[in-house]
Amino acid sequence: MSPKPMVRPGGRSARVQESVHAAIRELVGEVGRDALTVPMVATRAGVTPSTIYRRWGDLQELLSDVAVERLRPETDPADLGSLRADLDAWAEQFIDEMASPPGRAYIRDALLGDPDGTNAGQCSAYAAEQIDVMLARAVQRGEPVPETELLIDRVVAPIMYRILFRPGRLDAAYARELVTNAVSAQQTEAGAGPAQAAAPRRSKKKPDS
Amino acid sequence: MSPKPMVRPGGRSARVQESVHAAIRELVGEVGRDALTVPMVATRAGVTPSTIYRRWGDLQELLSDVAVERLRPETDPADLGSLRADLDAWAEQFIDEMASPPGRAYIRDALLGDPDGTNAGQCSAYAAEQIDVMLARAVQRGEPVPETELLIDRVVAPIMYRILFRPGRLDAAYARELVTNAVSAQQTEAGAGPAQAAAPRRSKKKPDS
DNA sequence: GCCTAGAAGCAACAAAATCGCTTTAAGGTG
DNA sequence: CACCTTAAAGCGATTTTGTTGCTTCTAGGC
Repeated sequence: MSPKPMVRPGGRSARVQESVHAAIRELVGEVGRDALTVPMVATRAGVTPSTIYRRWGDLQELLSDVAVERLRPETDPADLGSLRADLDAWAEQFIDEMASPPGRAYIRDALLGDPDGTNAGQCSAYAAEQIDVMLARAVQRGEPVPETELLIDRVVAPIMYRILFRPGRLDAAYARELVTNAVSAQQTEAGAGPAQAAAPRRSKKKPDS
Repeated sequence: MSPKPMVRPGGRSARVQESVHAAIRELVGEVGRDALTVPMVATRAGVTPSTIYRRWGDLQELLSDVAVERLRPETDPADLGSLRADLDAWAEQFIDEMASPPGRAYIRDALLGDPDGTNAGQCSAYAAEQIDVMLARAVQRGEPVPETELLIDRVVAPIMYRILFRPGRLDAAYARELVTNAVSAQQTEAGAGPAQAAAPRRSKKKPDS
């Protein structure tokens, strides 16, 4: 019971994690996501299958980890001079990325092998962070801003709901409509939105590279 | 190429389907959802494993079918005299059912083994039907009513998003808040909501009981 | 009442997941 | 800086699951 043995974020474990993730990225490109098997990934990564089974449990949890990594936004949203413009552009790009076939696949994978919701929470946190960046800029400009939570309910949630549950209509016009409704709501409904700090946590067993 | 051999909705196939579904319901109660295996289900149902593999492909698709069945609403929403009251009560019940641990499990299962989105679409259709019932009643009373799509975006989507992606705060107060915002929006934004008939389709290989 | 073909059963096989045990090497300790 | 301690990786035997070709059954059409 030493105080902090915990996870082992560096060294061999880290190398294994990295080579396994890399193996998956390669193999998804070569044979397709559906043909993946644990033994196949293990061979490519140069580890034994039992290592993967012990660390991740099954292929789904592993794919979930990889998916979350790929859903991490690479850059901050563009600064276009006004909150409205920033949100429009961001929402449109969000739809483009998330509603595309690979995007849908990543979302599904992220949700799939995620018993405790950690990975799903992380996805949500990414969106919230992006929104916060835009809101912070708007505040600095002196614009009135809605709550992060309101934007999540009004913009992010409908988009994700449609991606997961419904067929058609996910285009730029829809994005603008959502943004319009969300920012105009901020005037009429002011503080009526939920105010709740989403605590982004991450722990579990996985060493982040 | 005879005109309608198709699926075979009755007879032995139907009995097999029913006994397999029943076996799953029983076993989920006995050993828990995570301990299920195809051979186990097959034995309990009195069929050979290969039958299950051939008809459903894998455990996930099978669980997805069962989950959708259980997510089907059993009754129409209560008629409480006004749209507002109906929606409040319905949203609260929706949260209770869907955000409970078993509810979450069904939602996940329904999304999971569902390559083509048929089952997910069905879930969404259930909610839309319930909403339509309430709206139709409101119209008969002479109340002004919002679009179904607006209610899906403003009430259903945020709830489902939070269930799937975010931890806390899913209570009756939140439900009321969403409903309030949705019905008041109908005044200010009138026809600004999306208008799109979601075509509920169902085909695939499965004979519905 | 006979055909037909879609589905289930069966059994041999192939692939996967699991588990006990051994070995390696991070990272803390004296 | 050598030395422990211990989490994690490797290995191989074993169990469990998934696949496949072929046979048998039977619902539904004629």
